Amino acid sequence: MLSKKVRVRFAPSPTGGLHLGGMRTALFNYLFAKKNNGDFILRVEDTDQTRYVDGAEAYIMQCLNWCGILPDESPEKPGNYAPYRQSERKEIYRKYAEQLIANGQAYYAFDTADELSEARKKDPNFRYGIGNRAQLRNALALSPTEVQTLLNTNTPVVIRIKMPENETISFTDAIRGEVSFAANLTDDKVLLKADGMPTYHLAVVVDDFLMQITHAFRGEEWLPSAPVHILLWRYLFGEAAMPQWAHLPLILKPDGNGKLSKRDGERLGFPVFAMNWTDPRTQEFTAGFKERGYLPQAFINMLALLGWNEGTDKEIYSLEALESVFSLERMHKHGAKFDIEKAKWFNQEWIKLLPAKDLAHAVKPYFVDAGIDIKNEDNFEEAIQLVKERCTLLPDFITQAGFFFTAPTAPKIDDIKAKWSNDKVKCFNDWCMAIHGNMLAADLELSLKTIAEAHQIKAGELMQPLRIMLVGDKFGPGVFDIAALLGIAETKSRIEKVIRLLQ
RNA sequence: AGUCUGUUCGUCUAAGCGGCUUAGGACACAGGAUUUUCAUUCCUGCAAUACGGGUUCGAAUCCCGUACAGAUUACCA
Repeated sequence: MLSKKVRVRFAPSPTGGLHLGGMRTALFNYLFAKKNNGDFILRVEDTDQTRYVDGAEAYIMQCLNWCGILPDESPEKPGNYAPYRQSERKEIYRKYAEQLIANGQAYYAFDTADELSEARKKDPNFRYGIGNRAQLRNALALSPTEVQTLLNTNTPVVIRIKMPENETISFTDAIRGEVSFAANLTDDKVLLKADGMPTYHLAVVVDDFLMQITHAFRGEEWLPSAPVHILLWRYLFGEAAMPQWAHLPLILKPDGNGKLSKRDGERLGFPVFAMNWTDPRTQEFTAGFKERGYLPQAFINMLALLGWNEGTDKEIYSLEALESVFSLERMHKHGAKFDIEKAKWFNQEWIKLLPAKDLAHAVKPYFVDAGIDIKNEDNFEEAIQLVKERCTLLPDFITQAGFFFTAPTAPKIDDIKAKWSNDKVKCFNDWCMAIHGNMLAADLELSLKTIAEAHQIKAGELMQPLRIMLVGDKFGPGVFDIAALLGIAETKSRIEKVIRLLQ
């Protein structure tokens, strides 16, 4: 028996930056598709012209790119179901809305936005539906001739779904199991707006059908409008053709309650978007994980384990590993609070895991931005290797390894001043004479220890000063490893400089 | 306010169908060891089945109620 090929879609609106939650939805879609040898489709839901933001679509693509979650079909890479932007599919939807009208499952409504917002102001619980639709300005309340006149005179009109009375609508969610709603408690949602664009409700259903989507993942916030979508499937294409729904748990604020928002990131000082985003209209800037120095591997790993778990103690997964073990059955039902500390931990783990060569590639741009010129790639990789265990975020490499490439401008000599002595000066002078280019870190260490002994100074007394000379501060890898990598000439020059400063 | 969904350490979570758990792991936090620096690493500690009723020989696991939390109630998605 031939089962239908799995097809899933990630369907963002190009209204701004891509939020953690959106990114995770994309990831789960992608993983599900890969696990089941299916297709992963990117569909741009740009039916709200007032909220459309220039550049947002390209930005979303960049985020997916960064994470290595590439769609099989997208606006830029159309498959057999083009176009992939809903604004370009505008003409498709009207036909279905009119079909619903012809079947008595939807109706024209002429109430203006002002009238409705007035009604909502008067009654906060106002809903456009079974209880009051006969009193409003629509085809259910007006006579056919009145309706025809309004239509003929180009009065602004929308098409609303007619929710049935006394009916329970239920469906099986892949994550939550059976969920049911009383139809008469759901509004008669607008399906086609006055500008001729469909609302989300009509567009998802029509496009999921036309694009042969088999599994539809979206955030839990969509659960309350599910009955509208179920009904549209029943009316238009039959529930048998409906994709398997899966409502993903939300990502919550770390403190307090509620969905994680862009504001929380600003408030608590961590990124919420995948990549940096500047709103072209307001110039408002929101930080992204990428630029803050997170590796895509870590970002994805962290996201995957927010609401999903294989059922073992394993926590570190590559994208490939996730592709083979991901399953909807292991999704959680409840929301998860976001924890930036855990995110940092994932990054640290991935830094330790990646070979220096890969890290060097990822870290290089930060050095360039900081104005540090890397001339020798081999040295750079070695430096990265030497310091990687002390870095959590990528910019940490600048503080941890920057001194390899630019001599410290203000070495902290105050820390060694008190115990500085002429004997120590002699030790360092002797050492500078003794060392040469063929010496490894161990040779350098032996050499200094021998000289210290000759001057009756404890070798330990020279370590801190040497560190300050080479690094400028009290941190970093073993001093002799540093000296070896810096090279003899540079090591000597830094020693001499500090000796002069201490005179 | 209505509707829907959820509820295991501070946080993320494990314990597929009730017994194999003194409820396990990770993050965080606190001690300690190692590192003649810092970080890493390694030990140790810490801390939870929301509450109340059932069902059962036995419940974190099943049922009911309560509480709490979240989502949603736009010609936004």
